[in-house]
Amino acid sequence: MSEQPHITLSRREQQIMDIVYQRGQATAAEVVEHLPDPPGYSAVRALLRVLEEKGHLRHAQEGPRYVYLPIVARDKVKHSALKRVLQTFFADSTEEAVAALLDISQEHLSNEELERMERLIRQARKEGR
Amino acid sequence: MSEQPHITLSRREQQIMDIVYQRGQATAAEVVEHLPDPPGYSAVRALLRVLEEKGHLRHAQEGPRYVYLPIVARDKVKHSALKRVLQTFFADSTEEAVAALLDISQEHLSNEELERMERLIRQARKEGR
DNA sequence: AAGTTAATGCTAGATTTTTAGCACGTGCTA
DNA sequence: TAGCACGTGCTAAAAATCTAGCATTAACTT
Repeated sequence: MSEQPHITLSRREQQIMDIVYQRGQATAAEVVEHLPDPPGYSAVRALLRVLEEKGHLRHAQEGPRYVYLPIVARDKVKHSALKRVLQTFFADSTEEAVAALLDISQEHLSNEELERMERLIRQARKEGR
Repeated sequence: MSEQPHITLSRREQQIMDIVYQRGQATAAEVVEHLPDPPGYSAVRALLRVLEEKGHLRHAQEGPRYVYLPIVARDKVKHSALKRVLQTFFADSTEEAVAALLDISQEHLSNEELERMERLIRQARKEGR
């Protein structure tokens, strides 16, 4: 039975994982920089060590410092993260979720991107039947 | 300066809020029932009380027991929840997020719902220009 | 080569979270 | 009416989180 990641992270741990996922990887200094209400440098390092112990992160030596990387790739977790939001806040209504997504990103949506999305849906409709 | 909800919830608090949002409202017993690794009944009640103090929940008397309700309605928070996932796991790519959504809900998507989504996007495209 | 800067490892303490237990009240039922 | 079932309030303690500080090592600079 190999050590698999806990699902339950503390507040800080959650915040740190978010940063790492968002950036793909991060050094201790970068984490401090992007953390809201940033605690001291040492505090962050301790948290990174814990996350590593728990099996959420690993580190690679990069020059003189460590770069932390997620154990489970972003592509593997994005589905479950989205699923959670869908369930919790959209009562499993894909339609509402899509509406909200469009609403959020309204401005920076190019015509091309919208067309591609339209195609995605049309394709899903074909497959569906 | 009125007491506004903290954004930073502890692990358990987060889990409880998820349950309440998902169900719209919940009694202590229901929360216990749906909590992963459920702690004792008293523990949950204490947490509910804390969440109430912090301004995240309120309760209404329903017969002999309390029913807890979120202070900020689901509709108000769903955007920021989605935004966070979009940023963290989809690098702000709406297209990828939509693709993932379709992927997740593939099976229970009716043709009608897909059509409505298509219309949503087409409309966004019109407005966009 | 010595000093400075910036990184890590480790440990211990403060704070917060999480939990259980006890006391009390209310309604139902035998 | 006495006893049970099921709810609440409150308090205290266990567990986990979060933080800072000190010692050490490695690279760069002068």
